[in-house]
Amino acid sequence: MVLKRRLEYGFSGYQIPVIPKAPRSVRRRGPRKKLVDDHQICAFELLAAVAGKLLQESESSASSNASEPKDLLGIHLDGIKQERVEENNKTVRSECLDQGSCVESAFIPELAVKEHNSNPSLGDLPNTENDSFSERTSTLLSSDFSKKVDCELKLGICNDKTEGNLNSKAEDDTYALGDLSNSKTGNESVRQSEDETKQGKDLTAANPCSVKNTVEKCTNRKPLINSDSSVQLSLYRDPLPSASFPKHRNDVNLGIRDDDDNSFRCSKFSTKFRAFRPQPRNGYRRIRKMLTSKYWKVAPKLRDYELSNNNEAMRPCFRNRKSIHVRDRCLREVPSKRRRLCDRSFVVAYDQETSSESISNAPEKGTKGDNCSSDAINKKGNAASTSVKVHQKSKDHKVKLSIKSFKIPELYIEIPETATVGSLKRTVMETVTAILGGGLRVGVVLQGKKVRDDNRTLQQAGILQSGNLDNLGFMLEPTLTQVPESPKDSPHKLHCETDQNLCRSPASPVLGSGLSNDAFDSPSKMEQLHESNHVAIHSPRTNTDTVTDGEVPDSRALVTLPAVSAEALAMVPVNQKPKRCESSQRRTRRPFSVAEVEALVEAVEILGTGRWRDVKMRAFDNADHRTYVDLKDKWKTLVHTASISPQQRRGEPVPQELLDRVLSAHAYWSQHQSKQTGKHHVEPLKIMDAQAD
DNA sequence: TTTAGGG
DNA sequence: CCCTAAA
Repeated sequence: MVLKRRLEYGFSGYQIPVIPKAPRSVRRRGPRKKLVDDHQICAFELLAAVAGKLLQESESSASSNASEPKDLLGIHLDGIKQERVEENNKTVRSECLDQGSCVESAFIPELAVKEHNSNPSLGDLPNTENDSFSERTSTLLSSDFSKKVDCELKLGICNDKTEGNLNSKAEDDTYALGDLSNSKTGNESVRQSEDETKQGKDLTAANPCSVKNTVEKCTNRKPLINSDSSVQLSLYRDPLPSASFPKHRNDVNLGIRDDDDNSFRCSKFSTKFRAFRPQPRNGYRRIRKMLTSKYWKVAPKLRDYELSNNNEAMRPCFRNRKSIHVRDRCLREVPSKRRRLCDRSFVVAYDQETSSESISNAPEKGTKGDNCSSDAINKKGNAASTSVKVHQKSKDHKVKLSIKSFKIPELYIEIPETATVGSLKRTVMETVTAILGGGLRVGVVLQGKKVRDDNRTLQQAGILQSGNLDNLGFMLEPTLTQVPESPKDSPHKLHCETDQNLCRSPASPVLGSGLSNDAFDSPSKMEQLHESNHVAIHSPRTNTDTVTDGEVPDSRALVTLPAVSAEALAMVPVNQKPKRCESSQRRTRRPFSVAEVEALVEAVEILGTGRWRDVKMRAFDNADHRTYVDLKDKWKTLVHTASISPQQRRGEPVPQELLDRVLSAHAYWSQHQSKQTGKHHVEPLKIMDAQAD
């Protein structure tokens, strides 16, 4: 009976799958990563609302006339609403859902920020010599947008030729994002399926030069330069400084959540990060599935809605603007992370995917204005919060930036299985609105560090056209808001969850089915990262009352996020591993004494490596605190120690004599396949010593 | 539980 | 030391 189980293995008739006996490390790699990914839940990016808001603000501050924000809002929402209707019959592609991936992002129109000499950037578009231009611009923008939606193409191109086509094309989902920088390709349309490829190629191909040219071209015409950048709504961490522009383009967001400054004590994290960081381009093909969403409405670009307001023709473009972006990351990871939904609760995770945003700087030559309209970057103005006002003094240098998208931070929502879908939706909604509702502000991150001094000039801050704008990023930070639940009332949470949060995932706020500030209960950590970033996710309760079915009470949310958006999220079950809450305190360190080392060495000499249990029994049988694993580890370190120069050794010095024995024993046993289940164990090293020579 | 390795 | 995949 007892043998039954064993038999399966040992029985000759049974073919045991041959598992390549590769080093464990190798064998493990895969699974390991999977684990890592588990925590990296795909998320959906941005809330158009956020962008909208910025746009709005930007608008109001930029244009002198200053339309009432409200008006803008109204328009905006209107558009959205209509859009929704229009889109309603579109099929939503939900492959991603099927795969368990999640909608990770929704892109919003890009916000182009440009400083113009004496002209308010915005104001200057529509006017003067180019009425046609403004049209063109809008067209381009729109198209650009749609492109963006499709492939997150990073470059905005001003191409005369494309103008007409784009316009009509904008309606197509299969829209060509082809070679925009090539004036000849305006007509081509590429099937969406080709997008990735295309994109990759084009972008890749688009060497800096071409881009540059294009940009310059644009510049001359006074339009905007769209560069690559995205803004993230970041709650926890600074974005990873992005790499160089060309590389970034399509996947800036590698889900890196760490930041140079923040090292979590949990080693897992680093692992995680590492796992992600590299992933990039190569294998990183973006398989985006657009959920042509009827779910998402994105805030139109400022100019766009300006236009759409008086020009119906613009609508088409507008329409492509909303989409949900699914990153391949989801696709890649999800499969492996697929977990049975057996846990008691699952979590809806929005991955905050820190996007490393990059803002490329377009080489700017054409423009120069001496006049200083100082606000080089002026978006987001009003709000109570931060206003990033940057004054640029240099006459010749301008910093051109465009913000591409904002992302929503990662959110974890915990909700009982028994909850209804509806409530799930609501919960998500609430969570999101809680964040948005709290108000947002923009944070500027340069080289991974936040630039806090609002009064510094861009120059002073190091944001120079000539500098690495690649490393410039923006993020939306929730302004500090009320924390409904003071930490005090969640004592228990502080114990376990905090720990969990820290260890399990870099950022895993847990919205308890009801409450939710856990997310921030590890301020120590978080704050290090974003001091100013406290986010308060209102406890749903607080919010819920006001927020009911998908309604966003707070006008600050420019976009009504249909609760339904939750559907687009991947529900990734999070296995609640309470794990080491209180229990797993790291054992106290107990350095091996020389005597112990000696005993160990001797035992190993005789037994060989690979028989740690025996070693343990033989030499440490009564040392309860030394497990065979410990012994093994110690041996490992001994071998290492022995192989390094004495100067590099630390701790209580081990007699060289012992170390020598360690080395020889190690050499011997590694050569003699020590373990060998075999009968009489291989002769002890001692004997060997002689033989060896 | 042990081993074997990586973190 | 810890954590885990494998055995």
